Amino acid sequence: MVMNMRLSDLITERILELLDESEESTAEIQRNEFANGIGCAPSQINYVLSSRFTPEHGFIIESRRGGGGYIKIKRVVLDGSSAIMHIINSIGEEIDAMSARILIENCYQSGLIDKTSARLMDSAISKNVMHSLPPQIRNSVRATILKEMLLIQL
Amino acid sequence: MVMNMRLSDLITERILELLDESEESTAEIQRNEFANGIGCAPSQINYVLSSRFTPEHGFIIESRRGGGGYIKIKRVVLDGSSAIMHIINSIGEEIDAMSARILIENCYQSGLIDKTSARLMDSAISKNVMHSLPPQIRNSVRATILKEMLLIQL
DNA sequence: ACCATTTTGACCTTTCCTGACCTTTATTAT
DNA sequence: ATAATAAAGGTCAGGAAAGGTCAAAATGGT
Repeated sequence: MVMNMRLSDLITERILELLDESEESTAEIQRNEFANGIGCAPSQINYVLSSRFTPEHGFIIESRRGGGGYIKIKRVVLDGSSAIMHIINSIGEEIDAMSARILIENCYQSGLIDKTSARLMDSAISKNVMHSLPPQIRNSVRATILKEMLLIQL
Repeated sequence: MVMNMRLSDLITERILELLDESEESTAEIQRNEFANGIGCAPSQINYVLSSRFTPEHGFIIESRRGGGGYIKIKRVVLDGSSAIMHIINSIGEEIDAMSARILIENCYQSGLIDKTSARLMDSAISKNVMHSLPPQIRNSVRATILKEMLLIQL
């Protein structure tokens, strides 16, 4: 238990503690100081954040460089059974143009997203945009864009 | 309250206060006096102005040297379609990540787009998406996506 | 032994802040 | 009027203080 506690686990634990203590479910840290308190390389913090505090895991990261910089970790309440989450999961690694259009339309019709959002999604994956990409990666880029855009609707 | 308040933040705050107090959305300061009141080097004021009160951020600066000199900061309120058209034109064929972020933020701050739209735009050109593209075409794809998304807000 | 995860370190980019020096404008002395 | 001086604001280079990235080495599980 304590024996195979990796650094990553410790870091994760500390961050979760901070989040639990916080009224607003927000932890703000200074990377170097935090890493120092734990005794690890600063970049290790980035590793943990990018592997365990992703939007898919229900967190939003915001940071700033330079003097007085910081890293903010926000926990967003996400309902694992929410419709949007299901849809995101159903997209997978690739999606073709037609399926995407239908998916967006369905989201709109079922009231999951409003009209403006639907139109924005359409334009983000419009022909104009896709045309500027190598054909081989279109389906995967479309999937990535769509998933990113759906994520914030949670 | 706020733990690590940078000088830049303090200066920004003071200027915004002045702008809010003003009927004309115009703040007029004297650089040395203002810097003195805050306790920083006078040139720090220029730094803040040129990094946070640019036209891209929605402000216009006007100043005069010599005896009785001053610096005037005006907040410009963009209006409607023509503003968006202007912004679209200003994007051109390519745009880097930071300029894009600032542009979106400015559109939101000036009321041209709502918060959800701003967040959707951010996610459509997020790191996750850009990372799935060949580096050489990122700036142009970002420009295309952004312009497409802005177009529908007309 | 192999594969995925973890961990580190070297190097990069962004942001902040100051101080020395420069330019412009107004005022004052001759 | 003109020249000198004072009173602003402007610029720029440099250093310091953050956080970001990436690839290679270490580790751990099966």
